[in-house]
Amino acid sequence: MARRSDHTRDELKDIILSASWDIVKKDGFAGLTARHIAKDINYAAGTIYNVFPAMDDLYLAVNGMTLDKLYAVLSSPDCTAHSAPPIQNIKKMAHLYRDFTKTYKPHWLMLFTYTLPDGKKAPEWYQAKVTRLFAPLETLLKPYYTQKPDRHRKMAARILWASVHGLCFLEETGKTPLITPQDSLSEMTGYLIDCFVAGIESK
Amino acid sequence: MARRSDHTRDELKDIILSASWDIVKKDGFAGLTARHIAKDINYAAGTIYNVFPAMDDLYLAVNGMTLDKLYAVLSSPDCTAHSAPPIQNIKKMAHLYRDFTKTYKPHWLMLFTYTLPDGKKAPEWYQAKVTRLFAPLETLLKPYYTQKPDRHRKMAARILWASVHGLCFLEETGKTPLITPQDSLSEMTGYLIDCFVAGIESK
DNA sequence: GCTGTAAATTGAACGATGTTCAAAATGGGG
DNA sequence: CCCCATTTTGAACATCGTTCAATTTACAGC
Repeated sequence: MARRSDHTRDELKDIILSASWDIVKKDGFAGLTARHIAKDINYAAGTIYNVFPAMDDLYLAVNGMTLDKLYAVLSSPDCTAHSAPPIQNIKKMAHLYRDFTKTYKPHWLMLFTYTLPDGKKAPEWYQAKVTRLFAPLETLLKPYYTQKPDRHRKMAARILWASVHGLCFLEETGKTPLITPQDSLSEMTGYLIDCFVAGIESK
Repeated sequence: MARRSDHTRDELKDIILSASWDIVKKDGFAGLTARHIAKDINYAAGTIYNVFPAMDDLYLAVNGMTLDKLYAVLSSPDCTAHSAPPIQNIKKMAHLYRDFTKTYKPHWLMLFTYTLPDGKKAPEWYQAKVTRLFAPLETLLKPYYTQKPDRHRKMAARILWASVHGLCFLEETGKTPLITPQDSLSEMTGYLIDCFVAGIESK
């Protein structure tokens, strides 16, 4: 039996989340059960409910970790170089997103396969993490919107983001290859960005 | 107890699927359980396993129904009018997709929240239903690709499809409004299509 | 150092879930 | 009419999220 003072409540929370992260990596979202976590961290299942009132809260917390990791990737200097042309940075960002979906596939999938029960809304902190994801792309789009309304730039960021995501999601879960060659995805995101950006400039 | 000759095996399959459809509509994917179906159709739970070897097969079958309904919508003459300019038909198709996600929200969500276990591949008939969805949009794009490679047209269809889907998906499950006004989604899909098509023409 | 109290931890229990399968019910052919 | 292949059943099994009384633990006060 685990001792009461083995870990503080915050430490315990970290331990639970860390174990959860590893379980999702190995067995996917389906393998993330209270009893499985408890066994890995040498506690009883009930203890988890002292830290997370329900498993749904834990799921959201794990998704929060994934969103943080994704934000860190999209904020990387790799795709915010001022020397490079903007469109190149945008393509780089799309590539980083695609890489993320492959490197953290189970965690990335869990972001979307877990949905809140019935009519529940996501907590404030979670929504903030989602919204934050658009910021890096909004910045990259600035050069194209010096003479255009800011609202259009925000829209463009969300559109591009959703498009790249949609392509990756269909590739991973559409249960069918999008087009014959294996890595046609980078070709498609490239084509998407080329056309969309050219469309912005021509309007 | 249900009589052995109440329904043929095929009838029973239809009855199970029909009941499943209604359950998903009312309680979402989470409510779709073998015992719930059994109660609604006045059979024992075990009977379902005579028709579907596992619940996963039933889930796929329900998703198949949803894909069929979606295909029927996207094939509607509403967005294939030869008199209208192509871009207007494309916007109409995007609008029809968006309508579908609202009208059949639980079924549409189930398409993506249910993922096959571990490394299993979707059956052939399912993949065919997915691929078929791109065809109507490929047709609408023909006017823009009379002088360009067919491969690009296929890519453009998948890109546009994934983009519109990505926007709808983020709107429904992103757990945060994309942009302040309520129905900014049609504005965003419009902007997406305008820019993307303009980009195609300018290249 | 002892004790009492508040907090942390446990593990059994409850109602679900998907799934299996022996037993029962059924109905058409000999 | 009865036999037997088919269909249907419902109890059983392992597992799930969740609850909660009982136990164990750590520490404050004497």
